[in-house]
Amino acid sequence: MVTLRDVARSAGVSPKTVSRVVNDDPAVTPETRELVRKEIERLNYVPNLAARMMRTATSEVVGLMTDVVATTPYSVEIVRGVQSALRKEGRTLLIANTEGDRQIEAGYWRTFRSHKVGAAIVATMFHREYDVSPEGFDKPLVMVNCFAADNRFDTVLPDDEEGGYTQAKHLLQLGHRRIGVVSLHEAIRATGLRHRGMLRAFAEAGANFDESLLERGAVGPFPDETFVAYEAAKRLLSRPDRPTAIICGNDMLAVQIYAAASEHGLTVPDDLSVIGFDDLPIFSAILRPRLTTVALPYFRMGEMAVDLIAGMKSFAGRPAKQHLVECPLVVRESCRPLA
Amino acid sequence: MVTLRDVARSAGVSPKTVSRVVNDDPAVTPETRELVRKEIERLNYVPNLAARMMRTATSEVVGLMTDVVATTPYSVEIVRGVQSALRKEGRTLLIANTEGDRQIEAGYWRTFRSHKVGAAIVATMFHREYDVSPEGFDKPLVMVNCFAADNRFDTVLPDDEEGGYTQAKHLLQLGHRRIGVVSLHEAIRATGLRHRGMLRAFAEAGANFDESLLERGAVGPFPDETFVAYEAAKRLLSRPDRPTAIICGNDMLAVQIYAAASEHGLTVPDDLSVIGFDDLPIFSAILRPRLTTVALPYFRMGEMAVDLIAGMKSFAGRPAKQHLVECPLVVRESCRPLA
DNA sequence: TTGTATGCGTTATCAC
DNA sequence: GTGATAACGCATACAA
Repeated sequence: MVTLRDVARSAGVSPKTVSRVVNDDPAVTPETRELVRKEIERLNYVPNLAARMMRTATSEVVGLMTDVVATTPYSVEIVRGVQSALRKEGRTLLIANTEGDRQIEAGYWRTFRSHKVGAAIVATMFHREYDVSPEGFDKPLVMVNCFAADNRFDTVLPDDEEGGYTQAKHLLQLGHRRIGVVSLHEAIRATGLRHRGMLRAFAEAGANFDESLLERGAVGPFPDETFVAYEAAKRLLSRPDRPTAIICGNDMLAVQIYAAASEHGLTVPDDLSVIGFDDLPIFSAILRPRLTTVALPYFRMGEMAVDLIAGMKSFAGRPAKQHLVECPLVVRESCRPLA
Repeated sequence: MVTLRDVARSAGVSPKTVSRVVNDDPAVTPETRELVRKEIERLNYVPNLAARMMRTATSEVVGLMTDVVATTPYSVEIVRGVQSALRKEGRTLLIANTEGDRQIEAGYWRTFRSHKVGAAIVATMFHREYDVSPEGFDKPLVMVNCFAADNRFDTVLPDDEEGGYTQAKHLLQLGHRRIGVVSLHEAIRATGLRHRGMLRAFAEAGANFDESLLERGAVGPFPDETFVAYEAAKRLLSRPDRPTAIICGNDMLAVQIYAAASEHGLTVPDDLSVIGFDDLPIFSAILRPRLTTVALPYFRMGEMAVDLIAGMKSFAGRPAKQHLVECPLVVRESCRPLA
């Protein structure tokens, strides 16, 4: 193994000078720098991270603490975003999956500390409040898809309010006025936010939202409850004044709206427009006509978390901030203009 | 920061003794051990991995090199399995996603080396041959869901041959004889293996597989091709001698079989039995009747990879081996006995 | 069973 | 601008 010393000896300078070159310390003459660079190249010297870590008490590793986000189809995109951004900075990712267990989480904070990770990201599967207590962890910390009650950390969240607005606005612009809603469970934070956004879109359009067309809480955090959306949709579609469009709490619900519509002899989008939420690729693959939906920007949120961490070095001590990421409309073929 | 020394001083023993306790060296009296343990707890001491690493030139970190496995709904379960097993051993996971890019992969191997990861796992999204060249990486290496042409590494693979056997056998045992198949793309290794297994089941049952009921290559690695399965199913179902059951290459195809059946006025499972492959939770949530399928044991495969790594310490130098993991039958409601 | 001395490769401090 | 020296926290070898 080639060490700093070897390079120094070979280049005829002191170890410290080599260290300066390696760390881009400006206080080295260009000639010396070039000389050392050559020698590093020639000897194929690779810095020993362990030794460096020991001195600096920090590493270029970022710890990602998640409940199940790293292992769940819905939210792995956060991990991808984090990784993609990290790679560009030459940093690496240590992943911790707590499975929602506080004890496991505590253990992982210890692991993070002993690995001297330089920063941590806390991400959850659902958009929600989360009470982090990173015992003894004093490096930059960013939360993704969740937030601390006291807002003491920088936070990246999907703009669900605006997402709800986007869903409704799209349908309203197409001329729909009787719009049904099959929402997620009320315990999910996104539900209320999106509802507010939707009402705002109605108000802007000078339209009135018929509360009786709202089917509440069709799906909770547990997949088993899912099928109630099918019943909800059937209730909506068997009304004499059935809606011309349905807003779904997520893409999975949309699948059931399709099924219910087909059951009623209705065609999407000719007789019924459907708009989803999430934009999961699997549903684009399955559904025909392809589902118009609003995307949950998980990848972007992951990237943004890394950007924030990078920025924290330069702006240490500034107050924590919530960053809302736009949920873009993805237009496909499941919504059509009302004649 | 609390160090070994602090604990030692506080406990009234030498640093080395504390080191022994931390590393579970048996040569410590139970009383001393307990005393030290208490003090570690009290001071919230966390070992400095950097220092340890510098001495031992290896870490308890395992590197996971994947193409897209860590970020893809279908195969994240491998990562979960790896993590779950790793946590039990108190080891941690460094994740590298190459996105299939060789250059990125090479970079990550360098990262693994400089982090002195103690072992590596290479996993791919699809069951396939994969040409790893872990430049300069000389620690234990296990492959999951993929294998080297020369079989020079320990490998964990799903037993696709047996999976195909299981699918067919289930239907045959229920009395079905006219069985249709909508298979995956032929370029996928699993396709051929499962076909072989299926034929074996037919042979064992003394039945004959009608080659004309095989719809080949309905789906490849790209989700966009998916919808051809719908057409394939329709072809099968419009035959005068239509099959009483259909074997699917995966659960996603089954969704389309359901749709095609409904189109033809056929009910699952009364008029048509359907069996899937993969056992993705999302499809259990969506489909009614719930899909009988054969599970891809990704979680188990991840666990097994870790077990193998652990075993490699004790059996260094033994020849590499392929380990096949059983694909278990998951019976739900989409197949019924033929009257 | 327990303790002491030494050095891993790097960076920080402070001198020149 | 450069270099000598010390220290980071731990495990190894060896001694007691």
